[in-house]
Amino acid sequence: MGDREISKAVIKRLPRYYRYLGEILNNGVERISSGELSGKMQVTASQIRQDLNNFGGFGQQGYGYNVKFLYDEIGKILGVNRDHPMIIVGGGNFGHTLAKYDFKKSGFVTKAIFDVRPEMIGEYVGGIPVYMMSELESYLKKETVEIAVLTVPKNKVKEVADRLVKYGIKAFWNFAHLDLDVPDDVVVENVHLIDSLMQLSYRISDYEKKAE
Amino acid sequence: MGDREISKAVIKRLPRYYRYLGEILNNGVERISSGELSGKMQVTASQIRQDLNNFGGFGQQGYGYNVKFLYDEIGKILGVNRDHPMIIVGGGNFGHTLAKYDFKKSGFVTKAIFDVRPEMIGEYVGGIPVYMMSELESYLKKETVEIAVLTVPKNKVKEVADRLVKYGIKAFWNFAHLDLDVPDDVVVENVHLIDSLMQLSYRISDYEKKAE
DNA sequence: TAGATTGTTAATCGATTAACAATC
DNA sequence: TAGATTGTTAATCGATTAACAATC
Repeated sequence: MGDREISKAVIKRLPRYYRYLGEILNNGVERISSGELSGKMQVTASQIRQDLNNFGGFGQQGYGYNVKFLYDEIGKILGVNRDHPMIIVGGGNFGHTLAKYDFKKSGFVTKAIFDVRPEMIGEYVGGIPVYMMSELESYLKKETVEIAVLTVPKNKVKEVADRLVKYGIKAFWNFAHLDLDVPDDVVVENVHLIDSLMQLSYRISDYEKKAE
Repeated sequence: MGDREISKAVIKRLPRYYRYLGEILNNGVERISSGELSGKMQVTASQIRQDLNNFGGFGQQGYGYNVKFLYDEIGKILGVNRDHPMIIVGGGNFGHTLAKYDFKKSGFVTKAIFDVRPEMIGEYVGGIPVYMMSELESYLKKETVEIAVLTVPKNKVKEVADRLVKYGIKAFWNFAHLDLDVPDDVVVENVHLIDSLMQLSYRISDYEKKAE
């Protein structure tokens, strides 16, 4: 199991399958065929079956897929069946907003926020305590943290990420607009909002061009 | 020109080229070859040349690319050489944070925030005025708006998006965790934070599996 | 001119779609 | 059993990489 390398394109589609299956499950539907699911999502039935068969045969010939079972299995593949303790590093606007955001139902639990500003000591944001950056190492020595969310200013990110790697962090959710340089066993997921906006902007112009 | 359809994969790489070229330009570098750029980014020289030649011959044999020129050209392709007036619809946490975020240098200018809560009337967030949702139509009749940022609660998105489409909005930057259903001439760029986290979570588990 | 490096064509690789035998 | 639908193999399509002639 898990021998073949799963392509990035497949991984990217999994959360979307998971979301649709969750909704279908909520609607009380018990089973679904790749054909029906294909109708609801913008994906061919063939692709759905191929994607799922990367991880195992979750369906049954002549029947389709049991929605609850498939939902749970994809949940396991994505790792949302267990908790992922997170810390938010950088307590500015974005850090604040993410702290208040509810990722708990997907298993992502924010444990602490770290910032440099002394006036934030003892504060709570969305029920989550704020600590000083100087406490980072001692905190990570006694607490288990899986993911570090990087919301520090761009010019501080490199230094902060290096420290976190040194303290044993293996996963970053990076909101800074730069590419992190980390060891091979550390994973980075980037959220580059400006890139996203630029793609939108391209598509606006592109459309206008075609319409002319 | 602009006959062939440009693939999504190419578009996705453009903002990254733009960012690297901006940095290289800031470092006072005048020219760069695809080989050198390839070394700095995680992209083959061949891919760089292929990508760029989708839009025209920006380089010169034996010389390479003029950094400033290439930077500006990619800027034009992405449409960041001109202003894109935006409104933020939904003045909650996320709306607030985006309002304070500085997208102006890339040409994305937030003009107004819309919310349903009467207590927000007359407020300013990051210097941007808050209006009531009931004023949406009259506002859009007198102001030019290119992009609507959707930060309203998930259960309101469909209704809000439909209204905005009716009032002539052709581009959405959607932060709600659902797929918008819009006419063909309307473009949607999604920011699905939970999907991003799930991909990270998959890669964490995946790595652990391999390490065993 | 010689050297460098593009623009572009050809080759390879990977991902998506189609088809169908297996089987519930 | 007959019908449905999967799992999987084969065919197609598209994207990436390699190669090289064109040319600055």
